[in-house]
Amino acid sequence: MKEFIHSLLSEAFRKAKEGGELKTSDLPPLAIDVPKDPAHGDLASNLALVLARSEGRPPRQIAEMLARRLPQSEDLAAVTVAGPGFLNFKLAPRFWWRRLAEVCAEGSRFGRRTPRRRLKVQVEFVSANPTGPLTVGHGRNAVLGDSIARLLEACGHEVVREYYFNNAGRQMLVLGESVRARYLERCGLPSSFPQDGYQGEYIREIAADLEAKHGATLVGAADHMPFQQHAERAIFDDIAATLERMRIRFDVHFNEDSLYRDGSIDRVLADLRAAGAVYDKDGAQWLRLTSLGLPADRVIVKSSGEPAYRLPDIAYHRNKLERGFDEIVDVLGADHIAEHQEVKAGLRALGLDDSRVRGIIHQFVTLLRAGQLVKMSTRRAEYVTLDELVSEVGADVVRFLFLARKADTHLEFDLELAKKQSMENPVYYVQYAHARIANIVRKAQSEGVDGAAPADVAFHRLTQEDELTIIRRLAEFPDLVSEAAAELEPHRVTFYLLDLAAAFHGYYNRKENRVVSEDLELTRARLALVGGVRQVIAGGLDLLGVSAPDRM
RNA sequence: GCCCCCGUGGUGAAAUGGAUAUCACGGCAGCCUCCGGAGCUGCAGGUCCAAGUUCGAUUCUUGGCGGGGGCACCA
Repeated sequence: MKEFIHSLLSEAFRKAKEGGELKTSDLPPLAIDVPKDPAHGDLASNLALVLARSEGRPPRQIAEMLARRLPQSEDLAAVTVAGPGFLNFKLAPRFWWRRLAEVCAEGSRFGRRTPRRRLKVQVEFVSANPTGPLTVGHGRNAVLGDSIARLLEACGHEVVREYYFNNAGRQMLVLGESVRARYLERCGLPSSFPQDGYQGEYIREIAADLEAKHGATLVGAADHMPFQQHAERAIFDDIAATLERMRIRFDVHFNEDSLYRDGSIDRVLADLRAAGAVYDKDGAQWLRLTSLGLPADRVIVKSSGEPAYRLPDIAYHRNKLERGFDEIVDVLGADHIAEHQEVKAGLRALGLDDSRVRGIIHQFVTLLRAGQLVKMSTRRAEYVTLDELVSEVGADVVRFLFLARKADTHLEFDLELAKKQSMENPVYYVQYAHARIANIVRKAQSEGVDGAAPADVAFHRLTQEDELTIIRRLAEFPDLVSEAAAELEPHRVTFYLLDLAAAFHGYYNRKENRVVSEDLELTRARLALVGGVRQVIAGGLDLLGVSAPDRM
């Protein structure tokens, strides 16, 4: 849709240059937008305003000159110069009828694209430590990452969903010791629960499971390893099951400990040292972050000789770059901002291109039950888990509501609201529009009317303003998808769907708009229109990972 | 103290530097002989403060004020 206007404008620009009416040599980056106010036309461009500076002339004058130079087209109903110098384009109904024909012909492919260059993109998300069940906060991360991946796929890119499995380091030892203590308790033996151990009930369940499988044979285990390994597996299975219920699957699970085994950690450290980015102080090794633009230097190898978490993280990201991804997306909670900057700085110190790594930082989720804040902490285990949340309100509601906000705003998740089946709960609003259209189609079929093939539809019967408005909205969808993908912002899709559903519900409620009528030709045209809405709602919901039911 | 995110009608949120700031909830007033009222129509109500950049600022810069989060040889 925007391409059409862009081609008209670049043609006008070219002709104006040939006519000596412009000094500017190249067409500048310009915006083509759907104006907020429909009175401003279907699409508007700020080209004249952008050119005003380099031309040294008032923008309105430039706009009028460009308007005269625009090529003729039967698709163009009117071009006006308005406000400070906007060019407003009003497109003819025939243009919109053709767009609807495309929506119908492309079906579920509508909105999906073939990129000029197919990128290999990695989206790393969730990456929760296997020390306990996923929290509601992990849920936001999971839904964001998965929908970003879906958006990138819709734009034709090759996407790898990756989970960084943080199974090295002290926390895993604490996990193992926590389970061991519970196990010894069960066997009636003295035990010392670690001070910073994991308190959750799930630790007891894992210990019980171990006892069921091995009896008391593990009481004399030399170390925590059998307990850790069993816990790691049990917890990870639990995490995977929760994600499965959220319709999320990963292509790659990357184990942190593999970085130790294959020598990556040592190599990165040696290379950082060779680059002069590491110094020794107080028996530890420090990464010189201050000379990489960060506020403070940080320890990279502790005085105990163990790497601090930054080192494996940097090694992991070097590994990602070595795997040849064009783009690397890290979906992270707000508590990882500093770490992400450190990793990127580390990559720069290694002489690598950190601009291919993009961090999507999301703020925290707070849970409200009956207006009361629900406390969440993995170690103390007073939380509502993601799994419990999904059981309570369903995956559709969780996904939709998590994607109904920009990532960098705090999200208050109100459980009562999420369970309401009304407009306060927007997921039903959108799904209901889809179900309603499915019902119209059933109604038509029960009266013996089937939709016509797109080529046979009399689109020109759709002459009402609200019908053309709906088509305009549908036609925006492909641009919306590419913009949401480019910005890695799935919430744009959510807002678009709410908008589209509202346009449809409004249309539906005017009785002169009854889809199924005696006029067969008009009925078929309207079936094509609402069919297009249904198609785009289904496609949009799919990008969010939300189902599009035919009945509710 | 330093760093990051956010301050938009009563509430929760949108808005690549664009025009008269959008949407929902709540409030008020209405709409079902008709394809599903989980719906629709109308009204009232808003950009934290102060400078700056710009033809134009909710958006960018600086400084306040307010809320949240991070500032370990934890991950």
